[in-house]
This record gives sequence, C-alpha cells and structure tokens, in this order.
Amino acid sequence: MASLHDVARLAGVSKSTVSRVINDEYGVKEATKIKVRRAIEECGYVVNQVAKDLKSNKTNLIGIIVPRVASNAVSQGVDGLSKTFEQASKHVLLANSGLEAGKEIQYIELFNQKRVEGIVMFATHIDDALITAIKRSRAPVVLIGQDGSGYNIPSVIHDDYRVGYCAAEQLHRAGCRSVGFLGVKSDDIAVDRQRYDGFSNALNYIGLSTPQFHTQGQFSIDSGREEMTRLLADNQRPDGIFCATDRIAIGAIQAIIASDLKPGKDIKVVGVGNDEMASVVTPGLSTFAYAFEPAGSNAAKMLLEIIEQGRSQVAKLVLGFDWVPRQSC
Amino acid sequence: MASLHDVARLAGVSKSTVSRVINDEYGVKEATKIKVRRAIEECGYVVNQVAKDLKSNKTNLIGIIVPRVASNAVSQGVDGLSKTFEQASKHVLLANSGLEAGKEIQYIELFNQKRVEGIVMFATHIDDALITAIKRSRAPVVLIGQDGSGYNIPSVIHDDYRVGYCAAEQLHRAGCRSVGFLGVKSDDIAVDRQRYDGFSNALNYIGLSTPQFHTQGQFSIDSGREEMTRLLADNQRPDGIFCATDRIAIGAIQAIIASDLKPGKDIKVVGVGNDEMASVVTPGLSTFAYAFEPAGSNAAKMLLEIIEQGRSQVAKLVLGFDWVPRQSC
DNA sequence: TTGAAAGCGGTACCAC
DNA sequence: GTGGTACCGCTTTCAA
Repeated sequence: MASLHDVARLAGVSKSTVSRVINDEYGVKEATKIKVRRAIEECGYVVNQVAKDLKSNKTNLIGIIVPRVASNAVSQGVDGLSKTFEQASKHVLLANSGLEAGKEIQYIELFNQKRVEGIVMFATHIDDALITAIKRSRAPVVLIGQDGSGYNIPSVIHDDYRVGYCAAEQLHRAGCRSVGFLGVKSDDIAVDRQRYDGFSNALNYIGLSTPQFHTQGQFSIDSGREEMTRLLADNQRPDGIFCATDRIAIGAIQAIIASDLKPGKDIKVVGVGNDEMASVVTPGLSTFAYAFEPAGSNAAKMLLEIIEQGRSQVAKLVLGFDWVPRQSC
Repeated sequence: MASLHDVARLAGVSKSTVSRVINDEYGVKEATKIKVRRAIEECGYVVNQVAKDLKSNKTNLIGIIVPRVASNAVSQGVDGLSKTFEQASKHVLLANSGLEAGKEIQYIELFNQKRVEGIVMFATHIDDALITAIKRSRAPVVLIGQDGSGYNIPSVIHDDYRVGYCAAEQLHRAGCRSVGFLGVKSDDIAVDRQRYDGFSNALNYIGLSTPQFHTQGQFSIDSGREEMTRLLADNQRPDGIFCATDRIAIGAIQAIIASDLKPGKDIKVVGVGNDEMASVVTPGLSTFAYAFEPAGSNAAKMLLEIIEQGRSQVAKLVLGFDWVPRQSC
C-alpha cells in the first residue's frame, strides 16, 4: 500500500510537501500541488489513519459494550449513541459480550489498549470485578441502564423505582386490591429490585397489602407466559399484575387468556418499556414508555463532556417515562 | 501515558527486553522478567495497540455500515456478525448512516483510511456511486440484504423473489382470487421489486389475474395502515394481500379491522420476516420467517474467507425462509 | 540473555 | 516554498 514516501518519490518532492498538500496547508506552490495530486491519484494513495493516530496520540475512538444488540433498549440506545458521536466526529468500536460473564471486563481492557477516548457500557448487573475494571480504566466509562453513581461511575438510567411506584398507583386506581410482580433475576438492580421496591412501597403507602408474589424469570414472552401459567395453576388469583418488562407482560396476558380469564378485566396487567409490541397486542398493553434512544444520546453527551472537560457536571442522569394507558389496565 | 520506554527505564533494562517480556518470548532470565513485571505494574503500563497496529501493518478491524440499528433485520444481523468476528479475533467498527445518502460512501473511505481488513454493509439500495465506491475500496466489501453479485460484489441475501412466489401460492391455496401488494419504494430491489415480481409471476402461473394494486409506502405499521385504509376507501376490495414486511402487514390488519372486515376471513393477509410482533397480534399474522442472524454470521464468514484466502468461493449466498402459518391466512 | 538501532507512516520544527 | 530530520510506541534483526 502506497505511503507518503512513495507519493513523494513519484512526484519528485519531499514527504513534508506531500503532507502539506494532503492537509491543505498554506505555502505550497500551485504547480507542486498539482504534481502531488497527480502522484496521489496515480498510486492510489490513501491516508493511513493508524500512523496519524500514533503520531497525534489521539484516536477519536469510543468503545461501546453491549450484552446483545437485538433488544429494544440496546438497539435504540446504540442509535442514539452513534448519532451523537458521529456529530462529534468520534468513531465507534462495538463489542458484544453476548451475556458472557467477564467479557465486559476483557473489552474494557482491550479498549484501553486501543486507546479509545471513552467507553459506554450497557450494564445488566454490577459486581465488584466490574467496578474494579472500570476504576482501572484510563478511558472514562459511562453506564447505561444500571446505576453506578454510588461507585462514582457516571450513569444514565431510567426512573425504575418510580415506575414501580406509578404501576402500583395505576393498578390501584383501576380497582385492584390484590397484586403481584413478575420480575427477573434479582442481581438486576434496575429491572428487578428497583421496580419491585417502588411497587411494594407504593402498595404499602396506598394501604394495600404487599405483593402476593415476586417471580424471577427471563426477559421473554415465553418466560412471562410460563410464570403466569404456573401462578394461576397454583390457585393464585391476583386482580392485577405488574411486569418488569413488556415482553413478560405479553406472555402473562397470553397465560391469562389461556385460563379463560379476561386480561384488563379479571386481571389488570401493566408493563414497562412501551415496546412496539405493546401497541399491537389484544388487549393493548398499558405500559410506561421509556426513552431508550435519548438514553444513548445523553450518555454520549455526558461522555463527550468528560472527555473534553475532564469531568462531567452530572454524576447521574435519570430519565423520566410516560404512562401509556391501553386496554390491559 | 507510560510507554515501553518508561517501563524500560524504571526496570533498568532496554525496550527490547520489556517487549520480550510483554509478548512472552523465550530467552529472558526469570529475574529480569520479574523486575520488568514490577515496573509495568508500578507505572500502570498498558500496551499501545495503535503503535502495534502500525508496526505490524495489521489492525484486525472490520467495518460495519448500517442504515440504523433499531430494526429487526439489522440488530439481529449485527449480533450474528459480531459473534462470528469475535471468534476470529476481529474487532468491529460500527458506522450508522442514518439513511443519509452519501454517508455510506464516506464511511467506506473512512474505513479504508483506518485500514480495516474488510467491510460489511447492510444495503437498502444500490446505485452507481455506491458501486464505484465499493470497487475503489481496498478493503473487501460484503453486502447484506441487496444483491450486488451482478456487479461482482459478494452478497448475502434472502430469497425475496421466491418469497413473493410462495406468498401468492399461500393466498391462492387459502381461496383468494383477487389480490394486491403493499410494497415500499421501488428502488429497494430486494424488498419491493423482487418480492413483487415473484408474487406477480406466481399469480400469472397459477392463472389468477395480476395484482390489483402495488402501493409504495414506508417500512412502518402506520404506513401499512394508511395505505390499506386508502385502498378500502377507494372501494378496492381484495380478498388477499401480500405485504412486503410484517409491520406493513400489521398496519393493514388494523385498517381491515377498522373497516369492519375480518382479516384472515374477508381479507387474508401475508407478511414477510416473522417479526416477533407477528406472533402476538390478533389475528396472528401468517408470514415467512427470515434468517436475520444467520445472514450476519454468514456474511462474516464470507468476509473472513476473502480476507484470508484472497477470494471467496461463494459469490452470492441466498438464505431460505420458512412459512409460518397463523390465523391471518 | 540483553541492548542498540532501524523502521512502520505520518507530523512538525527548523534550515535553506 | 520546500526539504531534512527527529519522533510517536512498538517490533525485530543483529551484535555483543
């Protein structure tokens, strides 16, 4: 592959001159410019950004770590991130941990070797190893989805506690007296713990009894259906359920229908996220719309501020949500 | 940031020795190894991959260009790509063109400057400028979603012609006599042209009349609903419709219901893709399941083969699909 | 077993 | 206006 040196030889000038032409610097005679441009064309020269990055000690690179791409929260978040970074002339390295433990940490190290200027990570959980890895990282890290601000890691999160609280209020307002929670594994603070706590505390405040149940399934329609089927078979008969995600809620609705009960009437159902699916199921799923793409663009802005100013004014950004009432509650 | 040189000074050895220790090479005395490792620890040295890449003239980098991430086809495809590349120790640069014309071409050039070893592109259309840019690219390019094999560009596509053909057969088998097509803009060869042609030719072969209509909307539920509403208002009364995508089909179903007709009975509806939404709408949407993640992993394998062998055995990979019958047809 | 030095492809300072 | 040269951080002979 042709280098500056080759171009210089071909044009009969020095590397310095070629460099000047390429970078549109002042003080090069028009005639030489033309010579050089012809030489560039002739040998198909393409700038070597690797060499430039080394020399300038700057990569304009941002690393993004995701557990998987094919999820509403992540794919929309990545769109928000990449658009914002693109505007700031940053380029994006994408790493997919595939939910394998330890992979995120490897990627943080790899990204530091690649001299990224910052890292955005979609977190599914937080543990000590991860925190240590983030602390060791030269490149600043911003978290999306889980709150790391307690460990001094800037984070963009959704208002998971309050969404649980509001869910209880909505179910109560709809006349429910006996309710439960379909959650996920408990090390997911944002999705399970926070939403459950908000829900539970609101029930308490309202004067209803604590949740009848708190299942711990997966992030899928199937899992929601199975958990709900099991509960109904167990003779659990709530009049309202709050589901940690819309997919779980949709599965629950299917189970309710399969038991010859009417979701939205016999049992009210509330989800979280406002997945597009929520708008097409029957009955329509009442849910809380989360701002997934803004989560990405805000995280990007925070990270850019940290990169440019050395620190961010905001330690934690909590995004609001909107209640989207449909037929299920 | 500490460099080899700093470590060497701290350990009282030469850069060469430090390099040997870092890369686990033979012939370094145990005692020196220990000295060096302590020095590395002490100054928090992290390998500079940029310098390594320059020196070795190898980046292990792959560029991926997408129109957006938040789409079923793309997000699943990217999962397939990133998993396969990860296994081959390649890293992924992600560029989001945001559907802006010309952006893809800029990214191809940028990726070449960054010395990526190959590029995968999710194409929404193909034009001369794009083909020229791909031809000029040093890094080999593999297309996903549109067929560039006619221009000698390796491509992974779905069997869009045949899906149209099968859709006609399914509608016919379900008793339809008068059918139409809800498409997208016609420069989308794969999604509009191919599916329509297969559909139309099958009708002809079967002995039914050609499609009553061929609309050109967007890739959205709303667009599908609007087009179908307009058709029904126009006194079009097909007994079957084939929709270029599941979202369009879901919109159409909504419009049919809003007109007090029964989708799946008065008007049969068939989609393409097997979006998860198709399984949760009522009536369930009959559709063809596309292999989005395999599209990604196969494209990755093709690209890796080209990078390693210099060329690929396969010029074009056509992925099959499965008929997923539900209530809408 | 270790070190000195050249070079990867650029940039930038200093001469001429 | 243009060229020579040192250097960014690493690897890799070649010598010692």
